[in-house]
Amino acid sequence: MLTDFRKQKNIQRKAQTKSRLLDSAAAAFSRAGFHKTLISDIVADAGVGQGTFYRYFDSKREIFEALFDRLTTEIMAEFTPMSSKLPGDASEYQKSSSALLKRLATVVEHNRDLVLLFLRQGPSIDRDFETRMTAVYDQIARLAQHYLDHASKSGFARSCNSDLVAQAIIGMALRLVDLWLDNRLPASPIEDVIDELVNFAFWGFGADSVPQDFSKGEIR
Amino acid sequence: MLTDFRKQKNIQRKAQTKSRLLDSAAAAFSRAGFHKTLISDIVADAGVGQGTFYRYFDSKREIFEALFDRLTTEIMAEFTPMSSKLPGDASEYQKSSSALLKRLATVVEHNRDLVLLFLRQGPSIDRDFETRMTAVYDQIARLAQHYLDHASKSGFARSCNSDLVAQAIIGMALRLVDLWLDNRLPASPIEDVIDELVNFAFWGFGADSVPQDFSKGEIR
Amino acid sequence: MLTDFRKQKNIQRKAQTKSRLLDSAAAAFSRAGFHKTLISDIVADAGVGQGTFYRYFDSKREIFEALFDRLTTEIMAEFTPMSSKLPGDASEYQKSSSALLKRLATVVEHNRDLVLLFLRQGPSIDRDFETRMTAVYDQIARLAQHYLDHASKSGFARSCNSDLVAQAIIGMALRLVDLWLDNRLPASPIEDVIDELVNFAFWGFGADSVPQDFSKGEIR
Amino acid sequence: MLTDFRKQKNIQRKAQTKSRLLDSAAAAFSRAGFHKTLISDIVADAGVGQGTFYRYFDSKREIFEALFDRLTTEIMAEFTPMSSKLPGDASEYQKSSSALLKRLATVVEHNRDLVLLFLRQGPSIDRDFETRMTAVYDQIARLAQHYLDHASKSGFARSCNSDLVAQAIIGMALRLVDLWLDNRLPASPIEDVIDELVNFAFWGFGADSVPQDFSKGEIR
DNA sequence: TATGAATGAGAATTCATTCAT
DNA sequence: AATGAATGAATTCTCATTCAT
Repeated sequence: MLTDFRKQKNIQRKAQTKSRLLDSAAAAFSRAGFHKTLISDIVADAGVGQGTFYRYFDSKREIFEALFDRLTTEIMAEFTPMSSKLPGDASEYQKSSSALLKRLATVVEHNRDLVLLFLRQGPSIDRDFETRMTAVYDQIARLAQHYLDHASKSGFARSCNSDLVAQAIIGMALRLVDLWLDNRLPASPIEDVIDELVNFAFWGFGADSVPQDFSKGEIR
Repeated sequence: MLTDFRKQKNIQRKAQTKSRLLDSAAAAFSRAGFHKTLISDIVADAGVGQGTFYRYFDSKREIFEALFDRLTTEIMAEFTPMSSKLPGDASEYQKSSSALLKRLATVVEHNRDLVLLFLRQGPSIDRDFETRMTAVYDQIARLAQHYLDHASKSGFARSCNSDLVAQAIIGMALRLVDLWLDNRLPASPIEDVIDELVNFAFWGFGADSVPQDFSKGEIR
Repeated sequence: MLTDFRKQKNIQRKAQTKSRLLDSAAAAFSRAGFHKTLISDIVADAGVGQGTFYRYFDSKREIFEALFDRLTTEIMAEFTPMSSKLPGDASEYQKSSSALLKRLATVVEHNRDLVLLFLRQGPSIDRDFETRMTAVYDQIARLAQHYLDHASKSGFARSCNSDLVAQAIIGMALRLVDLWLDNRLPASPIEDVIDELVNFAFWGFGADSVPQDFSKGEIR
Repeated sequence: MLTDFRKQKNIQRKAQTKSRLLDSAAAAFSRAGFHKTLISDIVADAGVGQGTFYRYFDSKREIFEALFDRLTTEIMAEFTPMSSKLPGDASEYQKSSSALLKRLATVVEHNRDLVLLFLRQGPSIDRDFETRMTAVYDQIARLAQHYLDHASKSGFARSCNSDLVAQAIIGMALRLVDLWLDNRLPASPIEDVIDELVNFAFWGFGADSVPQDFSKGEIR
């Protein structure tokens, strides 16, 4: 019979081991990619035995998914404040978009390696994982679309094919995140990049100019 | 010594075998992905022996690259007309952008499976292949940026951080191609989708409206 | 963490597995030769899985070398007593030569299969292995030469080109070992053969007769 | 119908092709060894098609044997003069031995690569080839033994176990040939080496000195 | 519960040989 | 007769997963 204290300790240690495995897996996958990462790499880095891995995860595939879940949960959490209050005018709209993106950028930056990992390796695992990623993108796209529709209905955005535009925006974001994390973006602070892109999304590049109120990125 | 006739025949036969292998590889990769595709799948589909594969390609990796080269050559060819004449005003600009995208769409549609294949599996092969894809994207991005700068200087586009915007546009395009080829786009003809996106890129979604001249997709 | 007892057990088990693999490899190589022996032959004989082999050896080549090292170590050990005391006269010289050869013969007989294996297959593996064998022969040749020079200087052997003669003696020995192990030698006990050869090396076949003191093999 | 002239030409060309293949095979085998030599190496060097090889030889193994036969024929030919007249006294004996060895050395030198090839790779081909080599060595050993016995009976050699001694002599010879062709022998002319060895075989190294008449190698 | 030795199904690759032309 | 493209059986090696301790 274990004392409660013992049990507690055990549970703690198990959680720690699991988390160490996840971290090691993240590092290994990022370094070598999913396919070239060996379970032996992960356990060596985590400092546990080969068999121990399988006490925590059923397969290599599963730990990959666990990392994905951990990341998406964190990312999706950033969208919650967004739904609470819809913006009342164009300026507010742009401000809150920018704010959301900056919050997302923080999360992304914190998870730099994982984000790149899933961006690049995710779609190659198998159909099933592809579907899971699709689901996440779609969820975000639906939020964006909802926002766009709200703006149109409220009259501070032209009416457009909002699902297309929402997806286009996601495409923009994904591409720039990729470049950013790969250090292939001009050295300007990421906040400026975000402002530039929000402007682009709002006014295109064909507009005579960006309306005065929005031209400066004093938003935050 | 072989007669010239024989030599000719041999060259033909070899070209045919090689092309059969490429086609089978494309099919197999698209079906199962790079990592799950076996050389034996490819040769079985091509109807040749296992060893024959290695007379033409050194490895699975190499035939994947050969397919990539075949595709990129075809795609990049569509950009040539673009460089010949720069548009003189905003309307011309939009028209020629749209025309280019439609031509690209045709190529992409013809190579549906391959495009999806590289979009999804390409970045997961290895660092080296990643770099090759990067190079292609960058080349396109530079063309786009060149166009944007021209428009700015000519006064029919607002000045913007053209390299960012160029990359953003590529992101949009990649995302929509992905959805399109995956049949996840609303059923409207791809031409309409392109017009919608060109409008978005030119005017954003925040504009009061799209200027009259550009509103309709009578562009070719 | 494993208990010390566990660790001990593991080390034992591993040593056992490794040694089983070595024995099976020796048997297989002797039966079929290096090139025709398959890893699968070895593991089947050892009663372990195919993968187990690769936990212990990197390649067929490596286990072959391991066997070689095991054997040469054992053989070279027989030379140690030799260096301790140099013979003082011709009779002593002949006696100690004979004694050494008889000790070597015992080792060789115990490793009958391995000796034949390396004698015949060793030089065909590759340049590198050839070099390793050369090194062993040279080491022995140098010892022999040292002995010859000592005898010359001490006046109980005629002066001769001692490196040539040393190599010639090694050649004699190798050839007779080969025949012996192949059962192609007249049935006389190996001790008699050795005495005969020592006589031949000392007195040639041209001498009128072998001096009285050496004619009988009462040497031990 | 081919004219006789045509037929003649054809036969010539075929002989030439076969001989080119043999030469190329000799070169390739010597360079890379039997097992690592590819038929494609041979035909590339010979300048004929892959299939052509099999019009002249049934297998890789067969061309190896053909080379062996070519060589042994040439070597064995040197022994013929030996049988014609047996030496009448010790001096004559030593002279004719030395002469034979020098003639053999010439043949060996001419076929340097082939000799080394068979010395090293021969025994690793398979049991069958081993047997063929054994047969050749035995044939030579029997000749040597016959000579020894003659010397004993004639009273100018001590009686000895002539088959053992004959084999020992062959061992000496093989070892020194190996070293010689591998350039690992002291730089002295091969003739001197031979004389040294003949002396050793006749008088051993234990004799007080080599009898006057034999001490100088003015033999030839 | 943790371990790490063992596993074996698979996968890539090679190359002597065949065979259609 | 000569060719060289095609072959596929044979072999090595890998590594996620299992399992005895």
